[in-house]
Amino acid sequence: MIIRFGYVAMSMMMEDASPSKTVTYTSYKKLAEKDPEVALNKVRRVSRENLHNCLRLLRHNKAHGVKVFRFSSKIIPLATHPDLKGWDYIKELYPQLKELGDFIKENEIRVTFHPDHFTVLNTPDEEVFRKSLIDLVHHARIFNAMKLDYHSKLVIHVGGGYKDKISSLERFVENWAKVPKGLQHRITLENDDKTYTASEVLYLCNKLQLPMVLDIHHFRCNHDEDEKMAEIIPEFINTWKNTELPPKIHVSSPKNEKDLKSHHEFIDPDDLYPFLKLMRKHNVNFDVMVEAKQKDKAMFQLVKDLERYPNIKLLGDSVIAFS
DNA sequence: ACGCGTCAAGTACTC
DNA sequence: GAGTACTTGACGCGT
Repeated sequence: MIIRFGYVAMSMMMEDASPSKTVTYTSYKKLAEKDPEVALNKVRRVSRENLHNCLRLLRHNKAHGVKVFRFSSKIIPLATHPDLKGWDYIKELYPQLKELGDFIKENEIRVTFHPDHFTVLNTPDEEVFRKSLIDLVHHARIFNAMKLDYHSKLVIHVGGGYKDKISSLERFVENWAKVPKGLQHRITLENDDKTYTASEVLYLCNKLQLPMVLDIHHFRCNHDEDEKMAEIIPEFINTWKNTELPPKIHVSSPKNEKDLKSHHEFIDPDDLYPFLKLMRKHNVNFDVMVEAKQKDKAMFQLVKDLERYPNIKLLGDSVIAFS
């Protein structure tokens, strides 16, 4: 069983390599009042810097054999803001996006986006739904410009509970029909830490034929009494069977005893190892996205720590074999 | 150079 | 209905 590890968006090992520098709307507006072109030029400059830093991060990944990576959703500041409508950032930034895509394909890196919590497909509010689609299209267009196919996914949550999870799950199904096909093929659903459990996400994934990202930390924070990880696993694996992609999980450790939901700096290997043992029964390769404040440092540390555990062999800085 | 309040977006919760 | 917390890296103003 081969397990590959990845990290989220930025490196704690590289200096001045942020891929998520931004221009606040407030400061954009202030500049735009004087000269709209100056304001947009600032957004352009920051975007180019972010993309450049993404390439540096990918090279860093290559040097360490990292095959799993999540892009920051903030690489192009204010991209979907109404005031910047008409700015064709895809066209302008195409050379850089293409270069990133080429690098990703050349080195066979699995990349994702995780659009943030303003993207809510099960909302009853048409306007919120409309804006959610705009945000998803934005992310998908970046992958399209990179010439990355449906193997590059957008990971999202189900959305709000609205005091009635049953009908809100059904509203997800109804709204799903209004999501363009080109987007549908990009989307995977993840269980969250306070509303939708792994079983509920599985219900949607099975019904709509989408792959599921299993967050084992969220599972711990938020699961029903009768929900057992051992029973979730085969179903979760099954959602990936037609995708040609290894199943993917997210792992993190709680910040402290009082604050279980927030992420710790590093990962306690004991938060992952029992899961690895459960996965062994199914003998399937899979990917692990490490979600920790120390990002890549935490990921490399976790891999090193796992070496001391039984049946684990390191195949690199970020890949292990478990027998 | 440093610290601290603030940030476009949604939802949940309190009062 | 209004206000605040959630979560997060980074902005940006004041010192």
